[in-house]
Amino acid sequence: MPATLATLESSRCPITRSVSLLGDRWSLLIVRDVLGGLHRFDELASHLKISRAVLSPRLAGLVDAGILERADYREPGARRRAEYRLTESGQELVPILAALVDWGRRHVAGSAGLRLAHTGCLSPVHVEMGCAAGHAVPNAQLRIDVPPGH
Amino acid sequence: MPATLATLESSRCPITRSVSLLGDRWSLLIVRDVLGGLHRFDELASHLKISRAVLSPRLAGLVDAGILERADYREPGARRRAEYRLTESGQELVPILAALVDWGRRHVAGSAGLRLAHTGCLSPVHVEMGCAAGHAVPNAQLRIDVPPGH
DNA sequence: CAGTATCCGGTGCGATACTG
DNA sequence: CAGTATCGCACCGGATACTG
Repeated sequence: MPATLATLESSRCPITRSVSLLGDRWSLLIVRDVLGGLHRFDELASHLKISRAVLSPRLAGLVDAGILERADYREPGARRRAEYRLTESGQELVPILAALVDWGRRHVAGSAGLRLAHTGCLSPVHVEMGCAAGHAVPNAQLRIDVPPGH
Repeated sequence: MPATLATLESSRCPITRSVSLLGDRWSLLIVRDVLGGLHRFDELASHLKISRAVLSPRLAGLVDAGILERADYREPGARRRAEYRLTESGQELVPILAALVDWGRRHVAGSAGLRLAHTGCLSPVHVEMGCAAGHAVPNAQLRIDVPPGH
């Protein structure tokens, strides 16, 4: 039998924590677009077709969570610009996006409209699980395991 | 035209599609608990500390999305029970959960309370990205092409 | 360009109570 | 055990208008 009740109970569960930060309708889409090269407020608003009144607090939340960072840029002679960039923590969301892409392409009809590629060779990218002993881990061989001590 | 839920669901971006199915505060936690061995309505309600009036439509949505399946069974002499199990499609959400665990453990304070292990050797599990040419793909070497309008 | 302010309707969610 | 019914509030998110 897999994990026990007491196991899953903990609010220190990293899934709970991650979902509470990222589990809404916009955050991961914003990350996707920033990763895809959109860095400015109005670019994001118009590409996502999201109201600016909604985008603003979303960006603030992601900055607050340490996923994005905001920088004002002023090129000589030009006006001020604000830029949103992924922090290192934000950059490490990439496997989550890749896993969502993998799943969506396989299990949701009509979702073939986005490609992930390796910058080195332009081949398509997929996600795998592996264990510390070097084995590939298929979905059915994963178990939720809780260290002793709650 | 602004984005409604309907237009999000008709998007061809697999991230958008996946997020529109899974991107709320409960769905992935329900999947985690079912994966962890909880299969009955009241078990899930009390463990997740979610109102039954909220759980009920959530489960229906996951069943509708083909992620869970519901089965009534009646052991001889016992009363009826309803069980929720992961479909094959639901099983394949595992890499998404694993990626969320990886990220949460590294970037969200106080989220060390859950671990993933390989059933074969009990070693910790992590996610990796690979390309079709067989290369390991680090986060910085992923290129994402976001088509306009999605 | 990068936001805020205001209004307002829809929905998420908890609490409580009731049903088969 | 497995739900449904109802209430009420908080928050999400769209439209529009305004600011530096």
